[in-house]
Amino acid sequence: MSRTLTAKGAATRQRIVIAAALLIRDKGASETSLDDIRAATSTSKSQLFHYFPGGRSEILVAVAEHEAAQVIQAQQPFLGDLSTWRSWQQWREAVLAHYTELGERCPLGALTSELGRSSPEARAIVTLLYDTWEAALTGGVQALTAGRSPGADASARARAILAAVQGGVVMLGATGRVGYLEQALTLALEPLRPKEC
Amino acid sequence: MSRTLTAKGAATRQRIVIAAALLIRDKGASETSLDDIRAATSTSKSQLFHYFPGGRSEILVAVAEHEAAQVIQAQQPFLGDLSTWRSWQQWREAVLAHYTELGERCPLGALTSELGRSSPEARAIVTLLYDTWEAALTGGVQALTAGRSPGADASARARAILAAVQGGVVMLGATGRVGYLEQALTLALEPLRPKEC
DNA sequence: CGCATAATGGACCTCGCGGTCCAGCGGAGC
DNA sequence: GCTCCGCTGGACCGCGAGGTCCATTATGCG
Repeated sequence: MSRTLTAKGAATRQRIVIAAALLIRDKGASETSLDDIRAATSTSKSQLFHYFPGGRSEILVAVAEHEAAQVIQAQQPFLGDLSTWRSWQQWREAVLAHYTELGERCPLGALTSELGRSSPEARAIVTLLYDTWEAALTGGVQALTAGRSPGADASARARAILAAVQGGVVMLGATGRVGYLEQALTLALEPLRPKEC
Repeated sequence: MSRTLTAKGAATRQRIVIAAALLIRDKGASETSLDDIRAATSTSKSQLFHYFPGGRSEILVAVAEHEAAQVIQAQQPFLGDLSTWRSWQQWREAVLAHYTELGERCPLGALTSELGRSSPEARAIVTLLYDTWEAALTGGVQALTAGRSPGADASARARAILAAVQGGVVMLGATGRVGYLEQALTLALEPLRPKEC
């Protein structure tokens, strides 16, 4: 699968993936042709097939992997340690800032709406992303509510939070307003707030 | 715009829209060719262009209109009168049942992920759908919390609920599990529950 | 230095797609 | 029954897409 790559080759390959990811965020996967990618990277057709022998679909899978990593990375370092309420708030702020900046041209939107449906491999990557994400959130909920009455089990809470992010991002993409994401996140996190009365 | 159509013609036109909608739910808009639609409806190329002179894009707009109507209709009659907590619960049940049945092959998923991005006209239809939907939810929140302390303004609550549905549907499409939609809806509706203490 | 192999450029092929065109068919109204 | 005009069928076209191929250049390595 992975042939020998020199440093130069690896750089070119990465350039292709990054450029393709940006194009797909902008125009959607179905509207992005190999020629678009070729033009954006100043490469030739043969290079695309040299680094991705599987052709277009293999490029899409590589882009999906790259974008999935971006989704997680945008939430770090907070997603890694959600053991305090303050950390949860910082995570919320990071998510809001990230999607406010990117709007509908975000990795997550590209993954859910286009890449995830392009092939079984890409779909597996998306599924893995969601599982990883949900696991991190579940761990955070457990760490935060340790010793308290959880009210509902941690994984259910985590699922609701994940759905809130997804829904907010979808509505952001459709309307351009951040209010949906903001409200949905606030509401989903509300039961986790430590009560001080 | 609308030329004279006989009863037979109108039926054929509608057959095309419905079949195209089903194909798009299944395979996505970008994977659905005019030839697929032609085969599914036992029509000919010329009929497609006879009823939709604008070609493929006009068909997509018609499908978007049809699917938007389906989204609203699946929530009736409850969406029309959300003045009681019981009505809200029935609405929630209707939404859950609808998406459990359809899974990822739902009108809403097709609209958000594919149709909405296909053209400005289609996008306008999606935006109108969300506005209508949100208005109905906002009205329901206001009617339910009349005379009570709302805690947050009605439109913000409505937006959170809408985002919960969207997020739940996205996760349902990606994972096949209804838990996300269920949890997100429950959580989003919780603040509306009348307290009896 | 020289060879093997990776990296690159670009012509070329094939084919499926949206879209056009025209020639028959059929039914509703006079 | 005749005559419009909408309805239907299907051949045809041009283009852009993904994909193949081979020649050339650059590069790492013994």
